[in-house]
Order: sequence, then structure tokens, then C-alpha cells
Amino acid sequence: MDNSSGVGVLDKTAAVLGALETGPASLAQLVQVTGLARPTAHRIAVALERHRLLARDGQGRFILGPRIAELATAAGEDRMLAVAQPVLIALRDLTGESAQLYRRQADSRICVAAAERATGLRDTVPVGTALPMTAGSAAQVLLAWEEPERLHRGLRGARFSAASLAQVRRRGWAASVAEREAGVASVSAPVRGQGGKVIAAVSVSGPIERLGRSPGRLHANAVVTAGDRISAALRRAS
Amino acid sequence: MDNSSGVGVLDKTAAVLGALETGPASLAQLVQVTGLARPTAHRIAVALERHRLLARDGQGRFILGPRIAELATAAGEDRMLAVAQPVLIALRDLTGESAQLYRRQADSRICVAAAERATGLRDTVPVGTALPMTAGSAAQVLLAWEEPERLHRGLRGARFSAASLAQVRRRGWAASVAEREAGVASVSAPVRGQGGKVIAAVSVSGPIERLGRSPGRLHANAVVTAGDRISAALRRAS
DNA sequence: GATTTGCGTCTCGCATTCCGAGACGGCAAT
DNA sequence: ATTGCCGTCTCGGAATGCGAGACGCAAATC
Repeated sequence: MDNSSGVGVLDKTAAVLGALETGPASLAQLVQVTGLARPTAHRIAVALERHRLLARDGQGRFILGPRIAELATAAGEDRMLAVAQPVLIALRDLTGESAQLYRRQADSRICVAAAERATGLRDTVPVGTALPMTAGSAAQVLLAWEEPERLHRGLRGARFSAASLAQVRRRGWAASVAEREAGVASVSAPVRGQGGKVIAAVSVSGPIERLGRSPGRLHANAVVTAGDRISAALRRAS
Repeated sequence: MDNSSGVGVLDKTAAVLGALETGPASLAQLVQVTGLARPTAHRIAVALERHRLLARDGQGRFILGPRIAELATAAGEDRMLAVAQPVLIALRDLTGESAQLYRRQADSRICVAAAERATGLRDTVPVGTALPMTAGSAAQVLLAWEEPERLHRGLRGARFSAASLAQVRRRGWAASVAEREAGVASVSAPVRGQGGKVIAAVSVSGPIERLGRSPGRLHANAVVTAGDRISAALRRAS
């Protein structure tokens, strides 16, 4: 099958990147593997280096550059948000509460996606908000499945205990009442990546007036199901 | 600063990739963000799509493509090997035994790098070899810091116990004698990635005749130091 | 130590490639 | 029904990129 895209420089570029997928290569090796003329391979490799898509190792050989990882991180983030957004909207509509997705970032959790209840009394967490790992049901979920040392380190200053995290693992979800903020209750469940690691937490949150002092009783099923659907969709997308 | 690389098509390509780093974009948005003429932006985007560096989302917008993740995975693997190889060589020379680096892959551990003792009685594990997770000091290290559920699942069929994994966590290294193979002893220590997660195990292995029935006594310090050096170098490289 | 070979890098004349104005069809907005 | 904007395509022309050849350097060979 013809591998030509109609833009010759990009066809040559793809060949160069492909050649470096197997490991570092000298210019001579690039020439051999890609079949390009030496000045051509040199010019394209140096131009890619200039844009940080390639770099050189300690022996002057070409390697894939740091920009590749930057773009891959951006691409991964996009994929998760694309998958999660319709699930959050469905969760909001099903439960009648605002829904969010949180990821851990050092000692904080970041709201990376949200579907807000449109009217009336509601909990608003704007996308981008950083919240602490010491309070809230999402913090419990992001911490509960860590290896024991990191779990215990994470409990310092937390408003929940190791015992409640054990309960989270057993039930598969966490609930909180007036932990992060007075008058707000929430329920969270894990989103798991490849290999089952917890990579995010999906939540609904709202006023205690509506959710009561046992918010899990109302909404745990819906939240766990939402987490399962996001997890399954991410596995399918890989 | 002039961002020109000397290959105009690659300059335009870098602009397109950069525009998509923030999220999906229609052709019109690409034109706006990059300043390219519409047919130019279209031709380059479609050519990148052809090489899987871009793709389209459900609404026809351009997004970063699957090839980005493939190249990033290859680049990450390269970096770890580049960092580990001199450390394995130094470990081999210091201990006089063969040294290896293992990564976990489902129910196996793969030897991804090795520095072999050149002469005499020696343990040879060729790069690429898949070994079981049920025996050997590297298996203990790759399992010891898992979250409890995955740790217990991993103990099924293993020739070591939860108690010995607790000892591994306490000491920071594992030793095995005649576990994977009669006559072979080994010592392993963790390699940790960003955030401290165990991502690989560094090992020395050799005959029981030389290493004795307490191989950790001889070589644990050197192996733990090697693991720390690889971990530190990976953190610096990011 | 001298010579040869192969490397990475650079130049520049030329031909091909890429550019972008304009056209087209489709669809959403008015 | 009309208008405006979108994505896609064509094609003449000019600018870009190509690659043969040259150069300097270092490693390999004799």
C-alpha cells in the first residue's frame, strides 16, 4: 500500500520518526533505514531537533525528543475528557446533582471536568479548581487504593481515617458530609486505567438538604456505574 | 526568537501540532491559530492524519493521533534503558555478578537490560526474556509495593509469602536462593518513577557457590544504591 | 606514523514540490 | 429563500527542498 500522504516532507518525516521508534540512530543509520539521501535525512532530522521532536543522545545519535512526551500527555488528557464528559452529563441528569471528575496532583485534587446542575441550590466546582487531599469523598477515593506507605502518608491532616478508607475499598465508593465545605455532601467512585490502577475519581455533590447525611444511600450506585463506564471506555480507546 | 528550522513544511507542522496541544480544533480554528492559509492547513492536517499523527474526533475536529502515544512509549523506554545501562555495568563490575533490569508485564517480568559477567560461572538472562512473577527476588520487589488487593492476588502460586514481602518493604530489597532456578541466587531492589511508584527492579544474580545462602548480606547495599541512582537519574531526565 | 575510509555538515543549481487564490458543494444561520 | 461560512479540491507559478558534490575531521587500517 502506498504510504504517500501528498506532502513529501511529511512522508520523509514519518519515516525518520519511525526509524527512531526502535532506539537511537546515527545519521548514517537513519540514511540506511529510511532510504533518504544523506543531506535530506540530515536536514529533516536537524529541523525536527529544532522543534524538539528529536534530540541527540550523549554520543550524538538522534533520539525521539521531549516534545513527543508533551504532545502525548496532552493527547491522553484529551481522550479522558472526551470519554468522561457525556458520562458526567448523564450522571448529572440521572441524579439531579452537579457531577465532577477529579485527578490527583501531588497534595491536591484538580477538577478536570464538570457537569453542573443548571438551576436552584447546587455545588459549583469550576474546571481547574484545586482542592485539598485532606477532605471530601473524592480525596478518599484517590487515596484508598494507594500502597500502604503512601496511603498512611496521605492520612496526615486528613479528616478521615484508615478505617474509613478500608470501608471505601470494601464498598467501592466514598461519601462525605460537610467535610470540604459546610452544607455540602458528596459521593465519589474510582475511575481505573489499564491494569486497574485508580487514575481519577468521579463525583456528585450538592447540598445536605437534598443529599441527606447518608448521600451514598441515594447515589452510590449511579456514581459507581459512571466510574465503571468511564473506565471501560478508556480501556476500549487504547 | 525566530522559530524557523529551515524546512518550511516542518515549521508549519509544528505549528499545527502545537495548536492541537490545547484540545480538538476544527480546520477553521487551525487556520486562525496557526495563521496558515486554509488549503495549506488542510493539506498538512490531512497528511498528518494519513500518518496517524493526527486523527478526527466524533465531530470531525482534528485531534492528536495515536502515533503520538506510540512514539512517546518508545521514547520513554529508550530513556530508561539509556539511564540504566551504565548503572548496570558499574553494578556488575562492583559485585562481580551479572546485573539485570526487570519490568513487570501482566503475570511476567521482562528483562529489559542486562550487563553480564564475562567469564566463569555466571547467570545469563538474555534481554527480552520473560520470567514468572511467582519466584525470584525481582518478582518480590515488583510485587511488594502494590496495593494490598493486587499484592494478595499476586501471591497466588508464589514461592514467597506476604510476610516476606513485608520484610522486602522494610529492608528495601529482596533476596532469593534457588527460587527461579536451582543453584542460582539473586538480590533485587526497586527503581522508582515520578511520585515514588515502583516501575522496575534492578538485580544481580549468580551461583549459590559465590553468593551463599544470604546473598543480601554481600550485595544488598550495592543493589539498593544502583536502584536509587537509576531512580534519581529518571527524575532528573523529566 | 601515514594513509584510507566513513562520518556529519554544508553549498548551491535545478527541478519538483508546495503554496494559496479561487471555485465548488453542503450546511447552518438568518 | 438567501446568505455566510465551512471543508475540500484544482492548478499555475514560484519558492522550497532536493541531492550531487565538496569539505573537514576522526576513526580505522596498514
